[in-house]
Amino acid sequence: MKYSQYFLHTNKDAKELDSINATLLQKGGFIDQTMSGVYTFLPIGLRVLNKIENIVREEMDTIASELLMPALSPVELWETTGRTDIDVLFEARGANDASRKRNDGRYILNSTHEEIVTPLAKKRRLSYKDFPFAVYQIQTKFRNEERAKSGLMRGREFRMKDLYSFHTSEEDLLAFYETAKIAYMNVFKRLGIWEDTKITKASGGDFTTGFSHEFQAICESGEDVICIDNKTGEAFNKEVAPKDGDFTQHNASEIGNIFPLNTKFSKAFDYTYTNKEGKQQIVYMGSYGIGTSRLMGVLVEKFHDEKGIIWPKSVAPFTIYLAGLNIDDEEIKQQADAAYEELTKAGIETLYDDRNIAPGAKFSDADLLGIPYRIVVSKKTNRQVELKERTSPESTLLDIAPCIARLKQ
RNA sequence: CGGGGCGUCGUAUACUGGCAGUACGCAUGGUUUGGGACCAUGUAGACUGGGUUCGAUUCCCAGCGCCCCGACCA
Repeated sequence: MKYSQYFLHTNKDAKELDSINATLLQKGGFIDQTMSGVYTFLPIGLRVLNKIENIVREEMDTIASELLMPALSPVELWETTGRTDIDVLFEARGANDASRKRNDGRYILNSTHEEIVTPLAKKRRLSYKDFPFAVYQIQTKFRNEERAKSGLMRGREFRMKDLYSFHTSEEDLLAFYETAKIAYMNVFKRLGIWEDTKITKASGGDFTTGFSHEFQAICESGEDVICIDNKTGEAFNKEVAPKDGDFTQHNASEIGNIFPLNTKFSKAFDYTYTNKEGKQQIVYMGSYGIGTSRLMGVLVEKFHDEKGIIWPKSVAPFTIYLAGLNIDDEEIKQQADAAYEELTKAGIETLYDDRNIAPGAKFSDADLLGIPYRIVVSKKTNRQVELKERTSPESTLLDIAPCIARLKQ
């Protein structure tokens, strides 16, 4: 991608905001705030979000089938479970009188999809032979937070992967629950944050009277406080931590959660299956979330320095920031163009800074945007290129072919 | 949802009851070119509604919006 043709504009003078992720993502032109807690993902930001979501997708595909449910649903489904009183729920209706005459319906902008997926499953999975099964989606969710804050970490509209599993027994549900934990671990390993992520015991909240588990990334600007038992290493959400005990407290951000719903939603929708003996039995369910846009914020919180973001290679928007210095020199431009062509041909995602601006401006954009490698072509590189890692102060001078070979390793 | 603050060019910020200024950006021309260069010229702004006043961007009221602290966070 050529910078000159890309819808990208960095702004080093953007205001410092309440959190590192909000500040750096806005300075780097990854996101733009549309209203409180609601953001546009600009092209370079969408590349990162898509990469995060594709990693989540690949891991979830090993345990469930992807589908896509609607963002809008009829209020009746929510009345069935009695969850219309959740105070973060957005309600929608026709915007003018004419449409109200046409349809006086009320709708919910879904904050989660138990109310959609349970009747859906009931329509076509009615025999014990159909169980167990699991479906998931990656979708935009709405939650009317009374106070949105910290950039992508607490929005009113956000991206989430939500997975639902269906079982004929509690034992089978709990076995799947453990499988889901492993899939989650694989996601967070690939994002480079597993070491700092704790599986944390928490209350089931509105979903269940029992327990649930949260995946909490230890993170200074996190909203939650978790307590880690100094003896056993077990982690608890502060709300359920035993009063006595030897705990270390950490701020953390909830990047995933898993709930054994048991029969709460199947009972509400009267979802039963026929067993071998021809009898109707209640279905057991679990639900499992990962906040993908929040993860993007958490990654910035964890991986940055004073110059900008340092994206993990697995989610970086581009692999290479190619900077041609003094690019109004025809010879330099030709060499930089050629390098861009070679990199692209080799399948290496490259952001080619072909703007005629001062070298320092290019370097600081490369650092701010957090692209893992920088390649410089200039008078000094003398027909070769200079390769530098974002995290290293040193650079190496080499020909473009060995440079590409090294990047492809 | 309680408490507080703020709405000024695209962005960041000043000043002001009487022609609204600066920097960045953007545009044009020229000079530059290895860590956000320089000169010149230009571009562009008072959230909305009401009130007070000869006159309101400034003071008052309401609405809307944004931010911060706390509460909340399926």
